[in-house]
Amino acid sequence: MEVRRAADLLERRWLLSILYASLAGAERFNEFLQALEGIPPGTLAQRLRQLERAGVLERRTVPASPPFAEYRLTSAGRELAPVVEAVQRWTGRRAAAGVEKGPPSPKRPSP
Amino acid sequence: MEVRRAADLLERRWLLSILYASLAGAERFNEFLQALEGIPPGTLAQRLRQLERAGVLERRTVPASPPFAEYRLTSAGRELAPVVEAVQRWTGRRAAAGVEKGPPSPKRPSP
DNA sequence: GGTCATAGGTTCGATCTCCGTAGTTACTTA
DNA sequence: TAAGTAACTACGGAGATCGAACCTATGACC
Repeated sequence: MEVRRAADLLERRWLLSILYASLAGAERFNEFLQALEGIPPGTLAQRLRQLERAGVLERRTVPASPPFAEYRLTSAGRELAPVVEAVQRWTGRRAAAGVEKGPPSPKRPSP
Repeated sequence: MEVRRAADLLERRWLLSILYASLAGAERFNEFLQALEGIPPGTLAQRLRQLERAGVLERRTVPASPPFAEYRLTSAGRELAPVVEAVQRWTGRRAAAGVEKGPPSPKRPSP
């Protein structure tokens, strides 16, 4: 069951959104912070570090004034695009099918 | 950013493995328990309920002796197959590329 | 020299989630 | 009566995530 090797990385809050934002062009800490409305900065910092350690993102400091950090996808990171796209297609199809929030409570009879 | 609609469901521990097991044919509580070596039963029960509420799995009690429960993918659930497969392909490619556990610590110079 | 603004974080306590182990209920078979 | 099977639930503790505030460094402005 090979998916389990990805669990520690992917099964974490905000991770899909971070990948999506990154694939969509976000590169700087504050860009992620805005794109992911609501993420606590501590969590974002932790995720970016985890993705960096996993070889998905690459961090570099740009020596401008003031200097800033840039997070870019590595080739391994870009290979995650199909995952994100598959999730997008799924949610897209569900939204189209009218599943918004509360699914009509699939009653389960008590034994 | 449509992926966020899937976050509450997918960004949870064991979820990818549960989907994988289900796509691979697991149907009963104890089958999942064995396929997902190490999952606490409480967590499994919670996930199965979440997936049921999300309309991904369908639970029915089979009136045998003793009666047992059966969890099967709905059509919406089967449409998650591309997600699981994309993750599988990614981990497969990484394993082939030799990324096993500890990536060689991408040194980050202190400012 | 003092104050702002910008960028990229860190720190802290509270809360939520997850873990490991044990126990429960209902039925059946020996 | 005892043991087995199936599907869970209960519980205390560990770990992950949260919101809000704070910190450091640089340069621009006054």
